[in-house]
Amino acid sequence: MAIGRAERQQAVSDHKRGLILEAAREVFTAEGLEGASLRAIALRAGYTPAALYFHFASKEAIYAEVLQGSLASLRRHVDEAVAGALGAEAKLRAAAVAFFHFYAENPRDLDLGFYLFRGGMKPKGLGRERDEALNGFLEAALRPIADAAMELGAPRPEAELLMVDTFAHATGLLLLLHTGRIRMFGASAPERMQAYVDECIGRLVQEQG
Amino acid sequence: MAIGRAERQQAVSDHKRGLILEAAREVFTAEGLEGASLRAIALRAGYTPAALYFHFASKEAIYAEVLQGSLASLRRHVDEAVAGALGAEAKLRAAAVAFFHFYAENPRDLDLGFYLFRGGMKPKGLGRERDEALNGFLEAALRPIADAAMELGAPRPEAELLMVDTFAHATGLLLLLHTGRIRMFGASAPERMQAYVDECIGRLVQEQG
Amino acid sequence: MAIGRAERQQAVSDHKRGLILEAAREVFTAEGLEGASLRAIALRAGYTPAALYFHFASKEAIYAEVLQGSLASLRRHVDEAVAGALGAEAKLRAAAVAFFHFYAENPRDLDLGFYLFRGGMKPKGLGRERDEALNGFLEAALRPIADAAMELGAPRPEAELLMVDTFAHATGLLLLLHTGRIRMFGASAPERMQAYVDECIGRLVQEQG
Amino acid sequence: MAIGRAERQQAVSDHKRGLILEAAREVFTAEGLEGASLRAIALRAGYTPAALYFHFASKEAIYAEVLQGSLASLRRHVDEAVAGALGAEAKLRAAAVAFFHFYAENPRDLDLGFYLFRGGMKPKGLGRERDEALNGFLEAALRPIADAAMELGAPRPEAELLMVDTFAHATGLLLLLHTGRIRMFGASAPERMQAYVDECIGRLVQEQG
DNA sequence: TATGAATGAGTATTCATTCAT
DNA sequence: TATGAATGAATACTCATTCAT
Repeated sequence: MAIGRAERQQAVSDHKRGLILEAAREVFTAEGLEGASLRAIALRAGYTPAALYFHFASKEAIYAEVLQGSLASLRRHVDEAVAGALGAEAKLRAAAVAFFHFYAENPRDLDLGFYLFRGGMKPKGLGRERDEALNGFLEAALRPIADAAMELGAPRPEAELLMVDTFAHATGLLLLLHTGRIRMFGASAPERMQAYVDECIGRLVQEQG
Repeated sequence: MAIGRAERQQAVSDHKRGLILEAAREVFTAEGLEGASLRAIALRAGYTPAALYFHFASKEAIYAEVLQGSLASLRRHVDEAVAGALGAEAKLRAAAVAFFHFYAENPRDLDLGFYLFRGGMKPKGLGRERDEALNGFLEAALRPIADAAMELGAPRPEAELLMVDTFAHATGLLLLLHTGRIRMFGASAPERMQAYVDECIGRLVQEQG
Repeated sequence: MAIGRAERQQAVSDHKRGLILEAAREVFTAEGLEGASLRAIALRAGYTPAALYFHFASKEAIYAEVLQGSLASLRRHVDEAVAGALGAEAKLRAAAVAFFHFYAENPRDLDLGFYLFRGGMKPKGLGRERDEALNGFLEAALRPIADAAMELGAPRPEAELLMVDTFAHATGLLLLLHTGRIRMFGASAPERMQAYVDECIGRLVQEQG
Repeated sequence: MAIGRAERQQAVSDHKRGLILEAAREVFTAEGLEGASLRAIALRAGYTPAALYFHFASKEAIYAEVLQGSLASLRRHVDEAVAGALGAEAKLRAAAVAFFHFYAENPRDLDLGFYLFRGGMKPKGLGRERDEALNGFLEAALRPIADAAMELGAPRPEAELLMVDTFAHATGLLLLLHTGRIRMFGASAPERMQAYVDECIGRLVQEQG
């Protein structure tokens, strides 16, 4: 079945966008967020800086799309972990640990998230629409935690709080991990995460049992 | 009693330093850490950029002093809270909540701390000496938590882990708070902090009792 | 015959480069080498400083090209003089005098060369490649002296020493000339150069004869 | 015999000037001419930059005095060499070689001389008076060459030209030496200087003999 | 005589962005 | 769609010098 010219052009255009985003990811990973200039991204993508403006409105827009990809990856990572787990307890554990693990292994993705959700961004942030989309991705990545908690018998509000708490705890540990602060106290981030999850599950089971 | 010329000059000099640091704080607050330029700080302080170099060796030195002041405030805040609490349990609660509260009320101080602890700084940070001093301040602000836990009967290693966990949890919640993420989930950061501390204390008491 | 777009663009680009280099020459001439700032060059060329970075990688790169042009001129000057001379003796005389004459007439070109050959340049100079190229130009400009000496019967090693000696003598005289020191002693630089060359030729002829 | 207050003050002042000049020399030697800032000189001398302005009118004035000292050293060096030589021929040789040797061993002194006698200096140079003084020193350092030539029988005008020629030749060789250019041609500066002097003496002796 | 404080002009280079082609 | 060229604002920092004290 033949495709029209418009579709073909669209496909080509999408492909190019993808290549630029990939280049951006690489630059972020290699140089960190501060060191990632538009120029560097363009160069790595085989373009002139000016050319990127045909594909993205601004440097910040590129950041935003890279973040979107990052969050999509996170979500996939969590979903796969949950899918491979048997039983509600295992699922909760898997989801929480997968979330932690993703950022523990990919420090730059953590940077990305911080930078964008903070004031790092231009005046008005990313625009409402994109902001909501990003929030959706993030929530979707965390949702399995609440789901599993409900499966374990927690009422919805409590399950959601547990989700938020786990998010917070993981985030805090990740920060301590990536800044070397946790080493300073002689602790291990993954162990602390495990312990926290055990705590939560123990509490849940006890409450419901 | 009259004071000598040297003392007076020293006092004047210190005062000016203080004004510059205050200006720096303001600029950091207004523009964010990345956007804070020496020029901006100088301008706000009513100086030429070059003039700052008489009072501080570099931009990083200014930052270091501002951060040091912030951490000193934090520590004071925690110490005062602990001093006003009766009983080990109350002390633990007071210390943890005071830590959280300080940064909840002063979001920019959180920024200040992050920036140092991330790679934002020049290769080797601010120099070993200052770095260690800053770490010392931070640890001192957290230490009361471990102390109280030990008073409640926890062995030292466990007490230190509790301190780290509390630090992480508070940090995570603060991040969620300041990035608006916690609102998105319909939760309240102070409440979650309270709940976490209750949890910890409950566990401790049960274990020891 | 029509020329392509690419060629035309290249030609335009080359022309602009040339204008910038010309401006740079002028600034070097007017302000001296030390005082020549990128800003000044850009201004004289009718550009913003940043614009120069599109055409040249750095200030040193500009300097390198200006110097290269200078040495190329020198070489051309010498070659033409030699080409117009009949007989080995005349050639030697022509080459030596042309070398001297070029720098006597273009004092700033002498500056240009000195600056490179002193420590004025960044640690490693202009990069090995360019450095060798420049040395090549210089040697090529002096080579005709040795060649002529050999034609007059001098063995190669002796001819090369004569070349070096002539280079040194000319350089010394030029320095005295441009610093006004020679006037102080009531002598004339061109005359001294002539006399030196006569001396050399006399010696050579006597030896071989 | 008691000295007056004025004399004592003068002596103290002179001593301080001397210390500053010594510091300046050291900085020049260590950092080169470009790297020698007033600040650096003041620091090494144990003063504040501002303090130097009580002893010298400007940075350039310091340069000038250091140069004066350098030329005085040169003269002393040459005089001593000549004083130790027996016979006119030996004296000529000694004077020429001593001149060369002084600058071969003290490259920074050569820098100093160049910088000051060129346009490196502020608009109007050093002022007539100082300029003449410096010229006097230089001439005095070279004079023994002419004197010896006259002792060998050369008429004064010829002797003076020989002095100038030797000055030029030495200067040229020194430049080639300190810029590494002479190595590029596989020659040795001291050897070439010796050869040049031999040449001159040979010629003189032959003419007069 | 000396200092501490301050200035204003200066440095090369980088950045995201724009626009004619 | 892409480029080459250009901009203007920004960066931290250094310099010689001045001046009140």
